[in-house]
Amino acid sequence: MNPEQLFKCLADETRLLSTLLIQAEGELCVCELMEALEDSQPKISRHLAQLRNCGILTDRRDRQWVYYRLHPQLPKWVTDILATTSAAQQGRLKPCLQKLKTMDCRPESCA
Amino acid sequence: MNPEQLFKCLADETRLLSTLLIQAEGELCVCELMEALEDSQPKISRHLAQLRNCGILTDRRDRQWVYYRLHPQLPKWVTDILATTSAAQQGRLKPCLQKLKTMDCRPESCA
DNA sequence: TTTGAATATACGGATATACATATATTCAAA
DNA sequence: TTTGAATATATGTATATCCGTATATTCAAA
Repeated sequence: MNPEQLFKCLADETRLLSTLLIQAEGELCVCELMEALEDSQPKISRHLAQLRNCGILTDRRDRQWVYYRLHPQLPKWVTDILATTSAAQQGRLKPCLQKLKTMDCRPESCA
Repeated sequence: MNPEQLFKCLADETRLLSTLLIQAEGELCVCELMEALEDSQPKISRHLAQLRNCGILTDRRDRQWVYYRLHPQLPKWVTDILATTSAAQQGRLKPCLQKLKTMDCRPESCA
């Protein structure tokens, strides 16, 4: 992973916010991100696939849900950049995280 | 300046290395970057213009040379990201800086 | 005021990217 | 074993990006 690759991934709003929300929450599935970002399922899924292919995220399937989390072996400079970016974007992240909290039925809590 | 804009700027090799070299050297003109990156004049100039338009760089003209430097009012999260990236890319920057040092005739030193 | 060096920009073509829509896949419950 | 929910992928289209080439601009020296 070189900086150009990382920055290309983070240069798109959907991918940036998905990454930062996942970083904040530890793990999120596609339907949670659809809710948090108010975006379509194919759009979210496509961008998550790209983040996984670049090595930024990994996924695991649990029943019918696929959970995405940060790749556990990210280099420190990558996690540092994510942390710095997250701190600078708290204002944009907060309402998204709020939407997660008020979701009718999140997979983990009501499956 | 939001992170998507910054990351889009840094997602291109020419713009990334130009920015990091300018950060390392304080100030560089187009012809120095042409030498350091072994790239054409229009290519360097075009990418520097984009970095200036995004607010990452500013320029000043001195005689026939135009010098670019980091914009003096960059937010801290931006300079933090540049510093982190630079530290992670020392291996790629070193040979470029070396080419600068061995340039026949750098504007500042032989005008 | 002409010439040349340094830089900027315009233009056209090739490639990449993002999106909406439609369809496929995977899984669990009925 | 059919159905529906969650997710993934394929396809076509529109737009953005990047590059090389050519040309314009700016400045200083002759």
